[in-house]
Formats: sequence, structure tokens, C-alpha cells
Amino acid sequence: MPKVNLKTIATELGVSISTVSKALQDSYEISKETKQKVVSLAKKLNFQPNPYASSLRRNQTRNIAVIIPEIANNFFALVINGVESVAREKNYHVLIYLTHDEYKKELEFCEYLQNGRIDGVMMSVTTETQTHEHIGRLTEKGILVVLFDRVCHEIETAKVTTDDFVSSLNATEHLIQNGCKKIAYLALSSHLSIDNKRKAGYAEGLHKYNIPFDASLVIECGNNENEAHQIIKSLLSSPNRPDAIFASVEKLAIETYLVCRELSLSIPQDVKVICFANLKIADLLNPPLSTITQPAFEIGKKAARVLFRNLDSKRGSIENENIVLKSLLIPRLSTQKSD
Amino acid sequence: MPKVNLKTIATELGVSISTVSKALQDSYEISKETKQKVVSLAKKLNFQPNPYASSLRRNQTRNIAVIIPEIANNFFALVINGVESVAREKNYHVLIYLTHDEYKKELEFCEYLQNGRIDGVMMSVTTETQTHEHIGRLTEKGILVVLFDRVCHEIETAKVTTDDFVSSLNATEHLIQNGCKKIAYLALSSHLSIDNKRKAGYAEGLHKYNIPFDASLVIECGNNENEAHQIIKSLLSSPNRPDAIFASVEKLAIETYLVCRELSLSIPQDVKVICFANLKIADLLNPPLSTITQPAFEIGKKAARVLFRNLDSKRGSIENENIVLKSLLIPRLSTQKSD
DNA sequence: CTGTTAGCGCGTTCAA
DNA sequence: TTGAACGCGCTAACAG
Repeated sequence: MPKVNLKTIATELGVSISTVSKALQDSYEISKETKQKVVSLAKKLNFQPNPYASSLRRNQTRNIAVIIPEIANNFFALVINGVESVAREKNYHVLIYLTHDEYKKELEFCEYLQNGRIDGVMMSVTTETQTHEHIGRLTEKGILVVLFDRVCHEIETAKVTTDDFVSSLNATEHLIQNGCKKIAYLALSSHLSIDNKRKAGYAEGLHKYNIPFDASLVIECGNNENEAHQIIKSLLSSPNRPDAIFASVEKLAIETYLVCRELSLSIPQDVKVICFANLKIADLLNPPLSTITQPAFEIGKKAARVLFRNLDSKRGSIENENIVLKSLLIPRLSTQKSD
Repeated sequence: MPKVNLKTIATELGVSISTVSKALQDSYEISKETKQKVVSLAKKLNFQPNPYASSLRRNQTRNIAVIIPEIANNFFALVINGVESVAREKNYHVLIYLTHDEYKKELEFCEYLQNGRIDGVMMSVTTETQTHEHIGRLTEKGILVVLFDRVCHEIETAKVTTDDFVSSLNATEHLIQNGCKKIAYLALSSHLSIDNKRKAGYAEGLHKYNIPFDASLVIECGNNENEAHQIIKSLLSSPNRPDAIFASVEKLAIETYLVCRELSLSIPQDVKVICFANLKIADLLNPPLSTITQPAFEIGKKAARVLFRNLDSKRGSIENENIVLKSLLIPRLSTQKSD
């Protein structure tokens, strides 16, 4: 594996290194013939410039980091898919960092990534995240940050989210219109902006139909599967159980589904369920659940586009914009009714 | 954002850059006091060495690439999870490249990644991949390669796979023991090593019970959802349809499930189904499917460990080893029977 | 149009 | 024990 670099080509051709460099960049300073010679030899030797040597000079790595709570989750997997597709297009490279929904890890990554390994970061914060100084420290070092989905509104940077309030309002309305009077809201964490927006949409939905908001029906399930399962189980075991569940994330919907089976409650006869979900699950389950589907792939693409645009503009700071995409409500209850 | 580098510390302390460098590496050449001073100032200024400057000197980036067909797929998502967890532990960084199951893209990545952006590659080939020169070219450039799951056996490098033959044999046996006589095997592509091994296990299962192998029951569905759906539909619409389906991957199982619903065939009464799957689907579906679950997380971890071990040994080439992990068969037919 | 020079930030001789 | 000098591979200012 003989290394081939600019020097190899330069000496072989009897020209200087910088000539080769310029020729390969199609600089106007170099004659056609020289370019020809250089380019053809480069191709023959399969020369590829070392990206990190250029990085050092140009002060840009063309690497970006994606920091997310988890990957075995259809939403985030689809986001990465979107990010990667735009990255290929724009010649950026995608590094993955998983926080496993721990603030400690998120912090660690943010500190570490100030070292110049990457030019920018796209991230969704953990349910534990309550401060945002660690994110500020990144931007201070000139690392551009785009937040998506689970964002911190306090920090000034580009953000890509979905219409959580409106779609939750519609979802709640959907349940009410199908006769639900006692709707429980399964929450993840009150630190999470999206959770609060969804909760607010849910509350507004109740309000619209003059249903009093009952705080005891808002249930924080946390991000631990087993715990969540137990909490939902005790909720649905109660004699005066709710007649509907609004699951703020897919995982909680799945647990609800499992609990219903365990307790021999049938959906939607005994309990109606609506949830945020990106899995094909809604099609597969029997009966299918009503769902709110976020445009995960588009979120990834959009967030990446915003980041790359800002990086390429080389201003060293990021435009403070707020992009809101629309989620898709798939109401399966009415379909169910007509059966 | 004032950049802090070795020089910053050196001038501040009135020592030379190399002294600082050595002190931070805890070199024996530097006095305790100097080290103390350097380290504490470095901490105070939050100094972090530029990784790519070191790369250039040390000739290692500590970046690795993971090349996979898709990410919105529980198996690969779990693999990445495993890879990432080991990477964190070993201080490596994970770049993601998605081929979307196109050989053209795989080739492109392999050519590109010879440039020194990464030290090593972990990959699962596409269903279209029929040659392996592109992989050889990587190793020739000193890039270590570990193949996993969808491997090329022709190439000499480390490989991590599962016991596809045995688990498929067991799966087939499970179907036969539950009364199936006409088992269809849904294949992805005959270019794929795992597919062929699974098929061989299936054939061996039939053979063991003296059921003649019927080539017309081996159906290549390709990797396109819609096509696969049609193929399965016509298979199950036939008057003499098979009494069981062995789906070689999760996607095909899902399509089978959907087709059954479409045709009002009930599982497992009308058609028994077993499949390779990593989704929680088996628990959620009603009725649940029998599944073979590959230890995806462990595959990721194992493959990463092998890669990092070889990278750290700095031999410039990789040990040619074949690691085979065990899959887990969850036979739900017997459970079903006792209901 | 081409070459010389000077770094990017770091690690590593080799002298002092 | 420290520091000066060099080079990893590349780009860019400037001189010719």
C-alpha cells in the first residue's frame, strides 16, 4: 500500500507540489496541458487528497455529529436516514453519538466535540436535560448547532420541530368526537419541550369541548419500559379507568397495547388509543391504533440542510430560525366505527 | 471563540510547545512541577488537542465507518447501537454510510474511504453485491475491514455472522413438527451468503423429515416492498397454497402478515409463519409469529471489538477470523397449540 | 503560468 | 529536563 500524495504526483511529473494541488482544484492559474497531465496521473494512481490535511488548512472537517437519545427507535432511525441522504449530496460525513437518554452522556459529547473533530452538531436532547449551557459552549467554540424534535427553546440556534400543539389538539378532538370523556395523557418528562407542547394541545382539546382538565390523568411514565408498563397497568386496572389513552410517544403506545392485552381490554371498545408513532405498527396491529406520524425523514433532511447551509456560508455562527413541519394524523377510530 | 492550542499554553507558561505536548502526554522526560503547571492550565483553558492534527502525525484518525444497506431496520439499528457502545469505550468515532441496498453506492463508499478519513470499516454488503474487489482495494490501502451478517465469504478478513444454517434448520423443523408439509421459503437474493445459508438450513430441515425439496417453493422476493407484496400475494392466493411460510428476513414476514390479512387468511390456522426478526413485532402482533432473533446488539459489539483490537495492534492488516454467534429461536406455534 | 515559502496543530527526533 | 527543528499532507500568499 504505497501512499500516494501530492508529492508523489509532483515528483513523477517533475513539477511542484503546489502546481499539482492547484491543478487538481482546477485553478485558473494552471495551463490546460499541465492540468491534463496532473489529472490523468492522479486518476491513474487513484490519488485522493487526505481530508484531514485539508481540514487543518481550511479549518473545516466536513464531519458533523448527530447526537440522539437512541437509535433503535423508528423516529430517530428515519431522521438519520434523512440526514445521511443530504450529507451524501453535500459531501458531508455523519458521526453518530447515542446518549441513551442520559444527560451525563449528552454533556460529555458536547464537551468533547469542541475539539474540532466536527464542524457542526444536530441534536435531540435527553429527557433529563434541564440546562443548556453545554450547548452554548459548543456554539461559543464556533461549532454550529441545529436542534430538532426534542429541543431547548431557551437556546438561540436553528431548530426543526413539528406542530406538536396543533396535532395533539386534533388528536384529542378525534378521541372526544369518538365519545371519549376521560382521556389519560401519558407523558415522558415535563422537562421535554415537545412533551409540554403535546400536553398543552391535549389540554386545549379538552378545553374546547368543555371537559375539565384533570391533572391526575396526566401521567409521567418516564423513559424506562418496565416502569412505564407498571404505571400504565395500574392506570388501566383501576375500576374507573380512563376510556382513552393519548400516548405522547410510540414506546408508551406499545406498552399500552401490551397492557391492554394483558388485562384483556379490547381496543378500541374498552379503551381508545391514539399515539405519536413512526412505526409501521399502526398498519400491523390488530386493531390498528390511531396515530400522529411525524415526518421524521423530512426532519432529518431539513435539519441537515439548515446546518450545511450555515456551515457553507462560513459565518461561524448560525442563523436563529425556527422551522416547524407538519405531522400527519391518521384517525383510525372513525374507520373502526364504520366497520 | 479564542482557539486554544499547544502554543497558547506554551506562551502563557513561558515554555516551549514540545514541552507542553510531552507534559500532556505524561512523558517521563518532563518534571513533575512542569507537568502540574501545564496540566492545570490546560484544564483551566479547557484545552483539547485537535484530533486531526494528531491524525496527521500518528497516521490514525480513530474514526471508523459503518456501511449498511439501511438504518430504518431494527437489526441494523441495534448493530449500530452495539458498535457505538464499544466505540465510546475505546474512544473511537462512528461514521454512518447507507447504501440503500445499492451496489453502486457501496462501491462509491469503498472507493472514497480509501482517502484516510477513517481507519477501518465495518460493513454488511448489499443484496446486489456479487464481486468483492472493491473491498479488497480497501484492505490494500491499509483500511481494516470487518464484515458482519451479510458477508462475502470469498474475501479474507474478519467476519461476524450468526448460525444461520442451524437456526434455519431448527425453524424448519419447528414448522414440520407442527404439521406443515408444504413450506415456502421467501428469499431475498441468491447472491447473499446469509440467504443461501438459511436456504440450505431450510432444505436440510426438509431432508431430515424426508420431505422432497421443491424449488418452486423457494421464492425470491427481492428487496422492494411492493414487488414482494405482490409475489407473496399471488403465492398465497393460489388454490394449492403452502401451509407455511419461512421468511428469511423481517420485511418479508411483515409483508406476509399484511397479505394474510388482506386475503383473510388466519395465522397460524391457515398459514403458519416463521421468520428472522428483531422487532418487538412478535410480541405485539396478534397472533404472534414464531421468530428467529439474531443477537444484533452483540454482533455490533463483537464486530467493533474485533476491528478496534486489530486497529490498536497496528499491524496494518487484519486477522482473518470467523466469528459465529447464536440466534434465538422463539417457537410460538407450540404455545399457540396449547391455547 | 509556475514555484517558493509559510503555515494549519501536533508529535518526535535530536541537541543542548 | 527542556527546546529547537522538522514533517505529517495540504492550501494559499506571494514572487517570479
